[in-house]
Amino acid sequence: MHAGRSRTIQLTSSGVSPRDYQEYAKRLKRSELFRELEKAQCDSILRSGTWQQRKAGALFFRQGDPASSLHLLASGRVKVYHVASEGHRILLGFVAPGGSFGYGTLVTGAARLTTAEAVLDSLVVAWDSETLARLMQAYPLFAIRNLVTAQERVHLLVERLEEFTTKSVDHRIAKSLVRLAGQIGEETCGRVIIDGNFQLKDLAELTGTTIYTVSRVLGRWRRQGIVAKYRGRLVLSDSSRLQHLLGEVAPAATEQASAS
Amino acid sequence: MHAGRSRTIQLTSSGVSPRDYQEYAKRLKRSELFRELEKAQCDSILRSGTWQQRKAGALFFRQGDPASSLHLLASGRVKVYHVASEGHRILLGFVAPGGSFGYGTLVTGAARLTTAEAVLDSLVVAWDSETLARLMQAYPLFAIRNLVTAQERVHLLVERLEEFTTKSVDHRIAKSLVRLAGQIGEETCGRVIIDGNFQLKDLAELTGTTIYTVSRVLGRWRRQGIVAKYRGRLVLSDSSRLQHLLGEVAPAATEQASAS
DNA sequence: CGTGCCCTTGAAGATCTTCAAACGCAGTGG
DNA sequence: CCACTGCGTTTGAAGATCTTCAAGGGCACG
Repeated sequence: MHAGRSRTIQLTSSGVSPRDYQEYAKRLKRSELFRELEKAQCDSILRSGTWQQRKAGALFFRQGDPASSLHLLASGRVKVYHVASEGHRILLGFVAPGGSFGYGTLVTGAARLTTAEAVLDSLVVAWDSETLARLMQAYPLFAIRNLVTAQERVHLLVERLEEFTTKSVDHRIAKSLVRLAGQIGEETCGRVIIDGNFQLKDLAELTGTTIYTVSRVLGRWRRQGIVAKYRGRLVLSDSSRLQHLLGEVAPAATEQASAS
Repeated sequence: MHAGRSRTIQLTSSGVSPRDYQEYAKRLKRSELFRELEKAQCDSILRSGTWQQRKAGALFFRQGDPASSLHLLASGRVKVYHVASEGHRILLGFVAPGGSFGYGTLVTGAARLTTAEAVLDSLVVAWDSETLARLMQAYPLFAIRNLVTAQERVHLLVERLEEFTTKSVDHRIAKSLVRLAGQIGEETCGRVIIDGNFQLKDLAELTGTTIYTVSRVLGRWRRQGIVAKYRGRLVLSDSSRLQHLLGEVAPAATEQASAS
């Protein structure tokens, strides 16, 4: 009853040349997880991990699985979501290259809270619990970096909790768009494009509402020239106006609004 | 405009005898933050912290302050909340002895996301950022313990986000009561008492609703013999029925219900 | 040209908030 | 002893917001 999109998990473990790994490793060392770490330590940590690939649509892990590894995204895009008891899905966010996911690994015996699905073809470095614990003991700064990212996650969650509690759907959608723009958007000529088969469903799951409501809100904004959408691609044409929505509550236009 | 309860911060730093500290230290070593750590390490870590006291109603820190210390509660009770832009308050939870609060300390330059207020007269051990970083480098296991508690915090937040998104107010209130019972409740003869000047406002801020709605829901449950409330004290007389509410959505009784 | 998927739109209705008012109880001061 | 005040709680009524259900539209793909 909750969409049987049970694609097989792909564990292709080759197909990337050593030269590419070098290139990825170089970029990963600049990721948040490695900031302030010495080059030698980064190398050692990266060498202790294993590379994993997933095709778009495949899963890295599924909610309920034993939480046994931490993942650092080298390329592609991953979405992380939680499924509530009645099948309702809550999108926690998208991970861009350099971002990590799959925390909860160090709580012994813990089950995964979320499902991580590749949205685009993706490549990650993964560490299992034992290796991770060993690395953190060897390089305490690495543990601290992990702690910092965990705290940022907490920050984001508190922010969202605040939005769900006190803000209107309009506000939440606007805020989500601004966040998405920063995470996975591409800016060109003042416009931001959010790409990668992006659907209303994603926005609904991010903001805790329905695709019907999202459709109505985006429809209103489209008529006002703030956003445009076509086939899995969303364009923010006027992000200043979006920011504006975040400042003032501005109930105003009930629906039939829109000049011209 | 958001209640000027700006009591002065008390920084009483004595009034507790060394013998008491010994006793508290002994109990703190069994807290989650110190699990699996050797006794000598615990001692060293505890000695690096400073003891702080607050009277009921006083603050340990305020949202917006620079986040400069981690706190471990030795005795008393602390509530942690976030205030949204319009003054709306979101209660993140209560901390019981052995619990810690005031994360976000290691993100350099970060501001406090929350306010921590003593609900009862409280005593804590606190570590500032530099000391904390030094301790974590000296005792990597301590860093890992911190990471684990951060992950548990994430877990709780995701759970609450799920509730806010998909569950009814009834469900959220029931769940909050069950959580509170576990955290700060005292069980006697099958009943659980939640004490300490507990008000409807707290429940409203925990569940993201209004005191009016909370009053109506609790009123219904009172008529059904599930809860009782008198002057800052809440009694859960039938927690099996509460658990039951969490299992089934059970819309049923719209308001005028309640037999005899 | 049909089928499937995603999006849109309308209408009805549930849930929860808001505002206003009253109640109960404790502490205070006459 | 009693009225007064303050705070927390209760209750009613009106109404906003968002969901749900049902149906239709547009576009790609086979």
